[in-house]
Amino acid sequence: MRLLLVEDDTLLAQGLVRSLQKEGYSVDHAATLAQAEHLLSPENTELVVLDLGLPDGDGMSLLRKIRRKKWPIGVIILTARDRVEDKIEGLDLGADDYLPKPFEPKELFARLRVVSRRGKLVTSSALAVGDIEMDMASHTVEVNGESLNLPRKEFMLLKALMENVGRVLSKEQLENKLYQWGEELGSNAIEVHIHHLRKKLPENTIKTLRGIGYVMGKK
Amino acid sequence: MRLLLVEDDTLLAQGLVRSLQKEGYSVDHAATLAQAEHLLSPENTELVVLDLGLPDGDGMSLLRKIRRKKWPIGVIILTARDRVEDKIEGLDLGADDYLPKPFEPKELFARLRVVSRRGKLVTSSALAVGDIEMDMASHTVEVNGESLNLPRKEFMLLKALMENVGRVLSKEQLENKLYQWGEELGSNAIEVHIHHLRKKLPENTIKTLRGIGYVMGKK
DNA sequence: TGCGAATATTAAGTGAAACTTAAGAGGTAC
DNA sequence: GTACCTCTTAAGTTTCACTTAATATTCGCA
Repeated sequence: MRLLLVEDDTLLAQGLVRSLQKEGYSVDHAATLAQAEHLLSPENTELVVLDLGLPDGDGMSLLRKIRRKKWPIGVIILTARDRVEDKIEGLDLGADDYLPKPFEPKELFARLRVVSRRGKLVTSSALAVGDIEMDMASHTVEVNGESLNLPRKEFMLLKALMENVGRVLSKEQLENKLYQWGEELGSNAIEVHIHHLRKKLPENTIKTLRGIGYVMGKK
Repeated sequence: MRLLLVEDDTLLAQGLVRSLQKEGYSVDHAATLAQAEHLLSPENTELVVLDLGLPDGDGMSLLRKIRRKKWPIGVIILTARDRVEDKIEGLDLGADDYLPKPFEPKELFARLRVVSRRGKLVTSSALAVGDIEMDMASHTVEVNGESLNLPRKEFMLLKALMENVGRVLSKEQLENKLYQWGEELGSNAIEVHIHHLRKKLPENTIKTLRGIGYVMGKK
């Protein structure tokens, strides 16, 4: 479920991107109309949150394009509170909803939910290496049809390795993936997690390169 | 295209009737719930503009009835700005839109156009996962043929989980589904509701992923 | 072959997350 | 008004993921 946020106010956009991600959306962000056109992908984009006041043109044209091409994309318009005319034009052009600025993020989420309820496109991102399949949505890992329930850190670790099949990841790199760059690890936590993972996975799934790091084999 | 306006504020109603007629609608006007029930005609009425605060009962019951009977009628709810709960419940019962009072007539017209453009209206349907069956319209849940009467919040929670079978929902996501932008939860309400739900459902229906969220199993 | 460093293995301890329970506020129906 | 239902809070308890630390093992290199 991909969402395109078109908003030129950098500060606002940053905050929104973060909280939208927390809500489970994969978010693309465009600050200009040109960028938006570029990032918009009819197959993958499911929702567009569209600010109208853009530096390089009127956001409405993007909406018009989406509707003309009949792409199955939900569009929510953001407008300043007083531009009633815009709202109406927007709704008539086929926006699914609009939201006057300023708004509560929660309200945006609620409206997004209403809009996407119609489309109901289910995309669960999955990752597979050899006999190991990982499903982000359900947070499960399947090995030869048997499903494992991995704790958070182990899941992240395995994900990092699977996303980098055939590439060696140093312990430092792995640490950075698992921990916010807030806390220092004073111990061998990574090694312990690797150990736990190995007990649950087929043999030789994770190889050690002494002094270098860990890899998952390509085949 | 027949439109039923349910609004007890006579002054407001008169104004609306006139301007809606100018917009090209045939308008029926009901000032009470009883009148509304009487005027509502499944074959002819296409849109209902529904004020919730009525002298002789809750307008929501009308909406519920329309959805339960699966009549193809679009419903837009009017509410005072502060009755947030109403809006949410309304949308969950299948209202197509709501409009906070006070509003611009132009805005109502725009939304009416959006709703009637959709034509085939979203009728809330049934949902089944494993032995659990949920009927949105009548707000009931059946487990192995036995029917449960779930309180509103528990129902919503279960609905959220059932609509996302196999997908993990964080507590944050669930909170947003249940509470929208009205209230901040300062507590463990979600956990408590989950607890109550589990006592009523078959074992292992809802799984906990520590630090991540909750899932309902796919199989 | 033997030594040191890197990694593996265990087991225990800690803290945070989730569970459980119960009390009380607010609403509704009778 | 009273009784009931629902929801939120809060406190106490339990559970479990994660870290830590202590010990064992392996590996590379002389």
